[in-house]
Amino acid sequence: MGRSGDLPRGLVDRFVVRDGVWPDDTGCPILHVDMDAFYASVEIRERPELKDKPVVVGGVGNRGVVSSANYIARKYGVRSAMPTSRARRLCPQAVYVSPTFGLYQEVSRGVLGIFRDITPLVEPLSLDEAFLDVSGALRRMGMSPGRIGQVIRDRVEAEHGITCSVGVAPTKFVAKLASGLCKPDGMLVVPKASVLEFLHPLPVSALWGVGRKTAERLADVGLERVADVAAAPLPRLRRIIGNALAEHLHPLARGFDDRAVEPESAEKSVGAEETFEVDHWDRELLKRELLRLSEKTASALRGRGLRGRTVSIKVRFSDFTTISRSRTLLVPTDVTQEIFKVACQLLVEQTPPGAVRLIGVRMEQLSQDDSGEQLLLDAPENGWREADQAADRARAKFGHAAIRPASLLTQAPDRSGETEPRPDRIAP
DNA sequence: TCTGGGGTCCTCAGGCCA
DNA sequence: TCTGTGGCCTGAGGACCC
Repeated sequence: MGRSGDLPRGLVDRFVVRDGVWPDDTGCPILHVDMDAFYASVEIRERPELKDKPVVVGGVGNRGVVSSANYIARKYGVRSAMPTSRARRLCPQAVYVSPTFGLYQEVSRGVLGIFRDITPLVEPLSLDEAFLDVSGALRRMGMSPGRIGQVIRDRVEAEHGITCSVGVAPTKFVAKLASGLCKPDGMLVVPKASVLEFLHPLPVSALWGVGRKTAERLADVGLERVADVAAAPLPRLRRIIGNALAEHLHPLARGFDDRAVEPESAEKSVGAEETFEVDHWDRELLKRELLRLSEKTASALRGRGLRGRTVSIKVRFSDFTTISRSRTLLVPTDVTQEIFKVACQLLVEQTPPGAVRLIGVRMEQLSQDDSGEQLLLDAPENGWREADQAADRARAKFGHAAIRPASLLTQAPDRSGETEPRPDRIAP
């Protein structure tokens, strides 16, 4: 995954580890490990008959997008984030598979276990990639960083039947770029003394934080390579792309990145959203969907021992314009009914009418659920929290479909048709 | 081409308050 | 009492990441 797969390989070819020839990896304690076409590789592992076929994992509905495509499918131009409808036109013979996230999570846990055998300093970025700081492991294992990278690659393939690519570098940013440039099933070492030689010929889109819009803005003023950004005076960069982004990109372009590998990071928000198969005007139907998403969000909060103070809804209309509306509560909550009530108010009072293609609920300003916390005497939960906790226990025992709000029982969670909803009660 | 779902971070505007 | 200013918070929107 990631964008560095689209960068020009020829510029960095000499850093790729090949035929036992290793660049100097002293002073390169940071590894970035990235699974190759992760979801597609796991699906192929489960169904070996797919091995020599193009395989595309993603939403298979008429509004789905590609989450992952194996390298055979990529030869036809299929890329992640591409609408599935377009992928089908480019590669009609591919096998299209809906994602099975539970399975990917399981494989991901196993792979992270391998990393943690080597060093406790593991920072997962997503299910399929992580940073490792192997400074401490060097002496214990009696190996160089590159050799440790090779051990990881061998173990991941032997124990999980999928391949990964490893970037080895002095900093996180360069290691991440490196792993993307040696895919699939490769390893790339950027010696400490060669960081600028590696970075500077690359296009600005190689920089972490430069997407399409920022790349366009930089190109408008003639900054097209990483070297151009490195050479630009910081005040000029600030005027072009804003203070924060300039101060982030300028050091990266000059090879400076002192961010440590951080094993722990607190979540900032939790939410859920849904794109309908067809657009909907019906407010009652939208409220029903808000109830379902509120329940999903509240359940995720409770599962992580968190509460949120700000309820935010997101509405995307048929022309793709997207609005968000939010309200901050006096007391943080993880109660479905409280989140749903505010989400409904935001929809009814602050959202203009129109055909809606996506609706979402998100909780922000998260804090730890301290059960000893003194709630306000007039806190409005009125026993809903106990009902939610009982429902969580039932779901843990009997599965997620066992307990659902009463208004969602009349029909399956609807993403396409008109309904007659009553989203005002939760089943006891 | 026609755009998912889960997130993070930044900018800007406006209200409140000292 | 009125006005100006700056800090802080909230809310909205956008860009970006995987």
